[in-house]
Amino acid sequence: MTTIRDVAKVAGVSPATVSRVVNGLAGYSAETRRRVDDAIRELSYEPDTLARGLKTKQGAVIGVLAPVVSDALASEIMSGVESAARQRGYSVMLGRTGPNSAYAASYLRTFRTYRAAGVILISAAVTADMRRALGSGIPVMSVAIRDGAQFPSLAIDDEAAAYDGTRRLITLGHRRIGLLAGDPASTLVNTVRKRGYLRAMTEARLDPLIEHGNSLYDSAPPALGRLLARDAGLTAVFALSDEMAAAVVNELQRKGRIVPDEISVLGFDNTRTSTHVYPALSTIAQPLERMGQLAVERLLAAEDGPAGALGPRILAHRLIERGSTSAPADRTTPSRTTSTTHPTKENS
Amino acid sequence: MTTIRDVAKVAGVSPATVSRVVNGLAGYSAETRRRVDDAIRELSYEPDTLARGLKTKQGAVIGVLAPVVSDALASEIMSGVESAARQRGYSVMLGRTGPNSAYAASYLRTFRTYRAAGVILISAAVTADMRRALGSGIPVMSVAIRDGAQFPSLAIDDEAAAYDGTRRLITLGHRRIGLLAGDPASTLVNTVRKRGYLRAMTEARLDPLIEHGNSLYDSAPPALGRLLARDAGLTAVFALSDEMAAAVVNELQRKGRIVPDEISVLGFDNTRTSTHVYPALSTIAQPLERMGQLAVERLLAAEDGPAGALGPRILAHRLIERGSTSAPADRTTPSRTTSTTHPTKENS
DNA sequence: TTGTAAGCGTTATCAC
DNA sequence: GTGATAACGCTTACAA
Repeated sequence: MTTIRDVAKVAGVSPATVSRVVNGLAGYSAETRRRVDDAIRELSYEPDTLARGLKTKQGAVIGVLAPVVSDALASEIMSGVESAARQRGYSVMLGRTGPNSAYAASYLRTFRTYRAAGVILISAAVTADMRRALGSGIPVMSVAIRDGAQFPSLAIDDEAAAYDGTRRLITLGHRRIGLLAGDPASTLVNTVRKRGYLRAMTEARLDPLIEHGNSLYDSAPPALGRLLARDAGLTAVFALSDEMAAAVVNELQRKGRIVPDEISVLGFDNTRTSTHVYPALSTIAQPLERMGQLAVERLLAAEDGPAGALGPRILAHRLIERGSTSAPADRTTPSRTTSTTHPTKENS
Repeated sequence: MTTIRDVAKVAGVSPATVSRVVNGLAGYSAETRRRVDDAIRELSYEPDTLARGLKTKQGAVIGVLAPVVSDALASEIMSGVESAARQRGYSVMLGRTGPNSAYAASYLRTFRTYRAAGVILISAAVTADMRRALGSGIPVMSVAIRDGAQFPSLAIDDEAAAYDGTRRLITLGHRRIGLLAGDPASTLVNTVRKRGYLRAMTEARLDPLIEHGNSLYDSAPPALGRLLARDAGLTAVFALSDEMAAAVVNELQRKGRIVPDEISVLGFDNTRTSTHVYPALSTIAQPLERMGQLAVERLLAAEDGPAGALGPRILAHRLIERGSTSAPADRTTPSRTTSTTHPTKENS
């Protein structure tokens, strides 16, 4: 390993001067600078992050915690985190939250020992436990989750998004719209989205119909079965995750029902999964990659600025219509297959 | 931050003794041990990873580099890496390889400054450039890629796997089998798989038919179009990635062709994507999660043992038959829809 | 069984 | 402008 002393020796200066040059501080002549730069290149010197972090009490890692590492939603956010972090000279350290939050706290303690510059929690709220595990110097931020509470977060307005999705289905002419929600116990965000669905249905004087999965693919077919058992005449299913929506599309097809002609399916999140089925999913888009980038930007800004100044921040969602939704065919409302699709603005 | 000295003071011993207790070394009485443990708990002390790494010249991070962070294949391998690393007290640091290997080398240099215990390269070979960037003390290993070269790697036998997949299609009765390969320039592994396909086809005196995509979803429909343009009577398509295979299934459906009755589709990798389409993909399974775990195990073992002792290592692949493959329907060979499926052992 | 002290590679404070 | 020097928190000879 080549150290700062090696460079100093070759350049004929002191370690302190090399440090100044490396860190872009003032206090040396142009000539000195050139000699140091040359030496650095010659020895291909790279400052030791460990020693630096130890001395400055300021590490160069951003910790990221996700419930499941291989999840599409988390992956896309992490991708944004990675690019923004790298761009600013930080490295990202990855951890899995797992089932209980004790697990998360353990990771947080580890991040602290690295003197992490910040921590990003994907799809998980900041609990008191976690805050404690992290100590006081390190800013945390939740991404893709938010609730009434004032902890730092970055998310879309899930209530409004679910409302808009439901509204769109209603506007298309659907009246019997089933909701396929995630596990209410584990995913906080589902409760909020459910509220949005409920509000839209109530406003339109429509009967809500809800069944629960766990946000993952395999949980959807049985839940869809339950939905259909309760109302065989459903014309639309709103699934609160793309994975479940994809499963619904496939399961419907397996049952010989045409999507969207017989039943429309609306997803949520706009992960890669949404384009991996046929017909491709109409879905509510969250700017996942962007959220990851923004999270590190805000985290890093928080370090300099007032430490606790991070509140919740809402990003815009967007309804993307692909092939899995249309007007219901067997009604008096205009059918998409026969007419051009000008969304009819009728409410009941 | 509570340091080892704080603990020492509370426990009424020296920092050295605390260190011994923390690291499980011998040399203290049971009574001392108890007092130290109590103090540690009381202050919720956690050793500083930075200081420790600096002193011991042995960091606690495993670096992982993937071409694309949000890719399903990489995600599943990373998931295995994470669990194995965590279990052994290591943290994983994530990086994206990006287009050129200069990018990768830069990450490698960063890993070195963390005194990484090892580095895992997903879907990328170890180049001389990279070896150099990493210095000599840190073991590297490629996962899910291998070639004739003797660099350390962990992969299935891609040639044999592609051969087996092709064989299976032939055994089912297919004669006109198109191959949908990835970009030959960027993905080394594709060349090897292509060889396996070619060998099986040649042995069976069948005409090979190959078109190239780039392994991703969007590249598949046009490539499929080209395949079909060259032979409209194709009864099977072997795609060298699940994403492409999924796209083929969906595109075929869009064209009104029934999978597998009219055309069988075989995928590769057995990522989550393979179960996200209907019919679910038959595919060649790589033990992705397991590969990730094994990679860290071998890396960590390599540290202690002889440093360069890591050669290539081959893992078993497995053919998984789901719904996207069957015997061709419009031939004299037994149709799967009418008879029970005993794979007919006929060769041409 | 336990303590003292010397560094690991860096940055920051202070002199010159 | 530049160089000693003292930490940062830890481990590890070496002493006791």
